[in-house]
Amino acid sequence: MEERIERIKQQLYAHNYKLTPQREATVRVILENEEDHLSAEDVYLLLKEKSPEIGLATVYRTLELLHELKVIHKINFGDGVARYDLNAEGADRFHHHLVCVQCGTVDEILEDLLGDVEKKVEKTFNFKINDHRLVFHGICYRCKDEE
Amino acid sequence: MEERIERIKQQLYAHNYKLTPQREATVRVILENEEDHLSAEDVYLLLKEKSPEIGLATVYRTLELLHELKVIHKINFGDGVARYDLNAEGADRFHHHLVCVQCGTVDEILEDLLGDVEKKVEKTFNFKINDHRLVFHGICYRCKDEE
DNA sequence: TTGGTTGCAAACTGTTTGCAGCCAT
DNA sequence: ATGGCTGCAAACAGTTTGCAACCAA
Repeated sequence: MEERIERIKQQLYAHNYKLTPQREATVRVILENEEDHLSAEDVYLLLKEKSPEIGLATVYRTLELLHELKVIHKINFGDGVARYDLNAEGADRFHHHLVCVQCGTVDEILEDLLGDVEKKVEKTFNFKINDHRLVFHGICYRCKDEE
Repeated sequence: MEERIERIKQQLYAHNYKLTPQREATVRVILENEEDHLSAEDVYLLLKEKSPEIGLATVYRTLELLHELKVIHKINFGDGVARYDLNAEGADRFHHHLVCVQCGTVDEILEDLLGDVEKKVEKTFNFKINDHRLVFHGICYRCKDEE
């Protein structure tokens, strides 16, 4: 936890940004809810519990900043709300997601399944891939078992 | 063209909806711009050229309707705007996209590259896949060749 | 004459921006 | 005292909704 914050602090400083108390609080909320897919509003509400004076605009600005520095990824599951997701440290590709159309749960696939597919795409389409977004829609194991 | 409209008409009728002049005009705009990824606003502006009296709300309602009937797919490339895309007739999976981070062009991959990956995911995660979204971000062949 | 459909305007939601004040350097 | 950062409120963009009018069955 503390080491991860320290590392993010370095990334900020490397780009002449500071780790202000508001930014640190935001980062902590994201780290503490790593398995969730929080929207800016979600982060804001969680933050308010401990730092009631923080403004929503600051949250948006911080998330945008962290996104620019590639500390977090921005993803949209189709409900019109931007969500933010930490990627594994050192991973050069974003992980995949399983969205259950029944209960709405979003699970993660941390293993990269697209290595071969990307090779084929780069070759066939002469396209240099930087990153990808892969989301599966379907029925999760919980909902399946319930039936 | 006409056969495709006829088929969409059937799908509407099958669900007790009508193919009104506004709906037909909307469908035509989408068919005529099949290779593009139009937003509701884009469709609206194209429609206005030939049917100036149409309302934006009707366009939204029609697109939503076509989306429900799975005639068109809704996709968001990260700019916060919903875009609509026809899928190949008979295809049970949505096609893939290549988004150029330099010029913004969106190209399509019509071939389904995820057959094996899906099998693996269904087995490993006990997840019944209905559909997927796969987008690659990178540099397109046009921008690469320009350098 | 009933119920689906439409156009308009207003409402709503998520996000961005202008600005005055604040704080660390 | 300079420049980055913040909170607030207002602005903004995309989308949805309420409603009266319309029109085909």
